[in-house]
Amino acid sequence: MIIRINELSDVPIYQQIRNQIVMGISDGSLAPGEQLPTVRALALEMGINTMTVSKAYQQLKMEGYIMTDRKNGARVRMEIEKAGGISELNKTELKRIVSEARLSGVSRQELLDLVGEYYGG
Amino acid sequence: MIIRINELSDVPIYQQIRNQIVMGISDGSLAPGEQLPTVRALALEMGINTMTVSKAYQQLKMEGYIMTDRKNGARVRMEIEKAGGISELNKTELKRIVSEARLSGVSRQELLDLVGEYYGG
Amino acid sequence: MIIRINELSDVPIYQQIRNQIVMGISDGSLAPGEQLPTVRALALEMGINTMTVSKAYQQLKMEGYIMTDRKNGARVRMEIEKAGGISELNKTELKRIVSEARLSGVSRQELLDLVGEYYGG
Amino acid sequence: MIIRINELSDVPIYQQIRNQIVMGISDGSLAPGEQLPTVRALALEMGINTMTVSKAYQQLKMEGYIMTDRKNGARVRMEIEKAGGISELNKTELKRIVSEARLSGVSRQELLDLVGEYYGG
DNA sequence: GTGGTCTAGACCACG
DNA sequence: GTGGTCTAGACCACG
Repeated sequence: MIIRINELSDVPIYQQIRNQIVMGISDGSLAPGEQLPTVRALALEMGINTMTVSKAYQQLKMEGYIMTDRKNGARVRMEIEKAGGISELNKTELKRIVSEARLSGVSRQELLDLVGEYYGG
Repeated sequence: MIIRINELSDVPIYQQIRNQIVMGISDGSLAPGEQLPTVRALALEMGINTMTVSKAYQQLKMEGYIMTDRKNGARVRMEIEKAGGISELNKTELKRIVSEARLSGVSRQELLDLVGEYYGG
Repeated sequence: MIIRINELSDVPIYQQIRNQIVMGISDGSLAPGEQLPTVRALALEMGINTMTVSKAYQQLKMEGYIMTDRKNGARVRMEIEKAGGISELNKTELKRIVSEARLSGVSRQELLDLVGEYYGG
Repeated sequence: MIIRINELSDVPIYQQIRNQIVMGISDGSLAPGEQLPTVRALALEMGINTMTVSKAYQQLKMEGYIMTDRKNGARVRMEIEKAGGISELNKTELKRIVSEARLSGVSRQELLDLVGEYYGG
């Protein structure tokens, strides 16, 4: 599991970390129960401040994706609670992306194929 | 074409305006060549700063969605240049949304149906 | 609305701020739509760092109690979404407090009276 | 008397143990004079460090809930001294919980019923 | 002027 | 050794 920061992006670093870990959990590159790098290790590896990594972990914890304890560090939760739907914010964002894709000349089928590919097997 | 600002969202107001106009163009509620309200009128109607509306229009112009001239104000472009694909930023964002939806328990079919619905007829 | 920090408490400062604002909203000393002090003003007044206040506000925002925007600062939300029940964490904590009160010789009626008083008119 | 650790909770393990023993004493599942498992046994059974259990026992002893002697290990005290009231810390915490419950839409009666249920017969 | 982000550096309790 | 908290100080985009 390699985390890459896009320095040109407007997305804050801690959010990028959070997003990549969520994607890692979703696509299976981070297994349930798997240990995440420690806050310090990840900060050192990425050349950023520990506070920034900590912020990412705290958000992941609050969202129910990971758990932390002082003995074992951070681990992917065994059972992630399913919210049961797409959040309103994500729906709005999805709608925007679909609109832009459509105006860019992306066909319905191309878009569905891409989403299917991202969803995975 | 009514523009609604979500006060709870972290997305800046000028971006929300820009996004809703793009979505309006995509779903046909804003026709090619159609005139947009003046910066001043829209700002007044929404109770926001003219700078904010202006920023949205400038971005839309830069992206090729609208054109402005001194006589007629801002209008939707007749022919929007098709970029031919989804931008890298939107791909990253789409991947994130798909991952979160998947972890929330949304099935592949539900997601594809939603995307299809947003894409429209 | 005066916020007082208990320096002896184990509860982190940002949590104490968050708790007192929630209690203020609940008992009406903070009205819906009312403006909160700016992050800087509150930090200065309390003699603490802006980051600490910011953390409190961000948690309140995430929990749906307040909203922030760059023009108006932070304000109490007009309509706070009702979760519809007591959280599991609060239930556990409530159970603990009731147990300790009982062992301290507090009668059922005394406890109910106190809870009723806190609940307010 | 089974002690369960909530891994998701921010409450330290030693505190969780302490809390559950207090609740056990309060609801009668631990009788006055009843023997507690040894530090070693409980630590082994729960798969945690003996230091952690020891810390919980020390606090319970200091608070007057249990007594220890070298021969018999730890036992629930026969007569727990009644403090005669709710501690300031617990009052603050209770107020917070009541406020949050109220804002979550929990009615006065529902809350009183819950407290009554926790208080027991 | 506002909240949001980030750093460098420190200290703390838990285990 | 771990995550969590806090400070002092800086810079940024939004409006």
